[in-house]
Amino acid sequence: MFKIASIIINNSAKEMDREFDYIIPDELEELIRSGMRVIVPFGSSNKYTEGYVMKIKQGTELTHYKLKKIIDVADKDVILTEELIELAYFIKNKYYCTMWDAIQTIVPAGISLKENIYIKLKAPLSIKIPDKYNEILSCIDDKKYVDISVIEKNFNKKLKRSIIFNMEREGIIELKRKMDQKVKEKTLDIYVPLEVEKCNEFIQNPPPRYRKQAEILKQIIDNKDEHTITELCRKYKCTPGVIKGLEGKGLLVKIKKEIYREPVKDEHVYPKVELTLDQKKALTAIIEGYKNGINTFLLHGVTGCGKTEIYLNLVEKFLKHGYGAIVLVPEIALTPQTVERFKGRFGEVVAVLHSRLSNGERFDEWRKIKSGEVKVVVGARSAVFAPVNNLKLIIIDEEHEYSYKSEMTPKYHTREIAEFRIKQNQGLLILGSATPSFESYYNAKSGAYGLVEITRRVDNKNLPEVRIVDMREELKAGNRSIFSVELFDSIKENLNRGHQTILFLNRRGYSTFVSCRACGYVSKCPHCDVSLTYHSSNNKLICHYCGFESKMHQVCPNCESKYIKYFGTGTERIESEIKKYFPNARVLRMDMDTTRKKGEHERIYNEFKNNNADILVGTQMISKGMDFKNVTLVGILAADMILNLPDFRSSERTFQLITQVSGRAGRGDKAGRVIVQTYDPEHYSIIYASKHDYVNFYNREIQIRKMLNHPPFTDILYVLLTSPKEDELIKACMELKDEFRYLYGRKDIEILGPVPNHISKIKNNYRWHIIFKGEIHKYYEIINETASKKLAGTSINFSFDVNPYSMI
DNA sequence: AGCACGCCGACT
DNA sequence: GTCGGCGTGCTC
Repeated sequence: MFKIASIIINNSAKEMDREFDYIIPDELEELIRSGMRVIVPFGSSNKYTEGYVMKIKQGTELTHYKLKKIIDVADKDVILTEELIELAYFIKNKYYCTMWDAIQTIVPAGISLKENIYIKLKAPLSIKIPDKYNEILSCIDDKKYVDISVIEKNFNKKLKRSIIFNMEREGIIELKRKMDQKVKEKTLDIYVPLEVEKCNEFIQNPPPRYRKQAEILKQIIDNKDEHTITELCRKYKCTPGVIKGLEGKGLLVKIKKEIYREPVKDEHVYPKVELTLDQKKALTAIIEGYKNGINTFLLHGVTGCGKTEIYLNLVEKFLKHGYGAIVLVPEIALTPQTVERFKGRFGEVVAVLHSRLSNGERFDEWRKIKSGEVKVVVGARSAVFAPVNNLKLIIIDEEHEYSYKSEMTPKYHTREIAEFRIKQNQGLLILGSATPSFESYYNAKSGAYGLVEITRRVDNKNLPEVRIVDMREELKAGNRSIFSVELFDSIKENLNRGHQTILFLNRRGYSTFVSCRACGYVSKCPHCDVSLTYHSSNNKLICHYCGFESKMHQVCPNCESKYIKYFGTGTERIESEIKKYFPNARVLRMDMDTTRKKGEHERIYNEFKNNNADILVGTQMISKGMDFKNVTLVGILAADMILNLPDFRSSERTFQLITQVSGRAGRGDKAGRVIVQTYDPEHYSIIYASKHDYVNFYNREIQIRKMLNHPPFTDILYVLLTSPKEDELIKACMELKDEFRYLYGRKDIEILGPVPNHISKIKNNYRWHIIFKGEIHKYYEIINETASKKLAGTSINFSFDVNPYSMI
């Protein structure tokens, strides 16, 4: 009986989402284990394909003539440990994605293997070659293998792979297949003395002209050096010729040494500080609770209460016991400051993972974690999958943050992944926030999580005073500018006092749309259903969804009128208004546009921190994690911008935003002040946020959630359907609705739609959605099957999002 | 998703 | 008789 491996093949297609059985050849039997990556022949052309071994079994139901053999292992070691295989199954079943996609979210990007085919003419040829092959034959010979992709380029896509495979079958050519990986282990060429005896002989008795070489060789041996040629030259102050000379005599040998790429170069020290009484109490409550079997805690602490110190202490405690830990922070809060603290406290055992790493850097951090060299991982969303050995602690800071929900398939939530991993390992999960998500606070209140609250800031500093300004009144009083009188005066005063100010607006660009006063024409993106945003820095109209750019028109493209009006305000406009009214103020702007280049984020952050600017204008990016001691004024320019979106989370988001941005004020020893500009000053989310009253906000909003049956009281399955063909999409949506008819009227599931999306077209793809509310896991199979059958072979694509963060 | 097979119309 | 278009079905 053969040993059989069931394998998940590299293919994201829904139809391919199953395990394939392969024979494990004798020579690989010792080596292959589940979780290992292998190379197998696949399909009629036996294309070299990568796959992951899920299970190893004794036999198979399949008849043996159908089975093929595994060609080779792709790596020396297992990629997916048992723990991570279980996690992959969890992701697949929870977020309704393919197993391949689940695995790809766990492993680092860039390790997937691609087949490269090389081709050579067979010689000697006994058969006559048909004329149709002449063109291909002119590109190859019988001497050496040629890369098939090079030939394909010459043919301009006209060459079909099947022709090549036919030629192979007919015995005209030979093919060689190789698998290549995008990211490779980085190596350096280092020079080492291999034959010590021969070297010693040379050192004892050097010919006079090689005295220098002998001298250096002796030092290399004495110091057990492992250096590159440049390093050796610098160290021993010699020319490369000396080293090359030693190499030429066979005394030094050039070998490849594997190294890690180092994403964080600066070294910091972050000394241990004495915890405050509140922090100590919280820490004790967590440790005691954990000992008593509570695995998840919600740490609800006001902004500025020093949660990071608690995290550091927890990590330290777990490290002492030899356990590993993952600390997650929102992408935008992964400032150098957070990294500094952990690297400064724990040094070499900390790995950092974030979206700005190159694939190579990420791959190396991942290898360090996997090998156990690193025990603490600090990172954004995807770091929750880090293969930490002996993982016992996961901390999610700012757990309510939206960036914890992935936007790509599978649309996982970091918190749910962390919960699963902690359950697997019987570890401890800490969720920290000043404004917990409704899901977490609900769980804490109902006893599913432990709840630890800190209501005071470090050193009893007061929370900033929050003033609400009614912009309707401003308008009535004749103030048409983007600043209310109160905010304007406060900025002025703050400048005079030499304090810093943060102005927050959740929208980049200069103005959200431009319109012609004469005919009302609005410039829209030709590929998306959105208006174009005007950017003054390069005088362009830009689509924020697909990146389409066009030059700003001088006259209306429709009626040629010269009167063009700019509507809606963005951060660029604020920056220019500030410069207009306060010409002496030093202004910095931080948004997607100013931080596109690597290092710009850090640069602006440091400029402002070092008091090289008076005012910082920014989007979301500046709302969290940043600790500026000299900021005493925060202006929120349009607090109700998200309030009016047709989404059940808009109140929660507004509350969180105001609270988080307000938290930037008064972190030093000076009192802070926040001015919130809004057209809806009576809205409860704005009022409670201004009073720093999370609990009462929660109590009010949770009732609405319950009444309308929204999360956390139910689950939502959001099905997005997209197609470049609008009529085909609409027709299919209507027919689907009809097929789901039998689900109507059921108590445990509710169907909404199909309806066109809030943004009905992005990148030339029309968008509709259907929402299922209720016991979605019971109906998923049937929903998926119905949609797959209906939409197979059409231009329509569909994807699932479980409990989406936004339903618009 | 690819790729092969097969059936049909256009053309030497 | 044969080349190539695309509809259909399979991949261990």
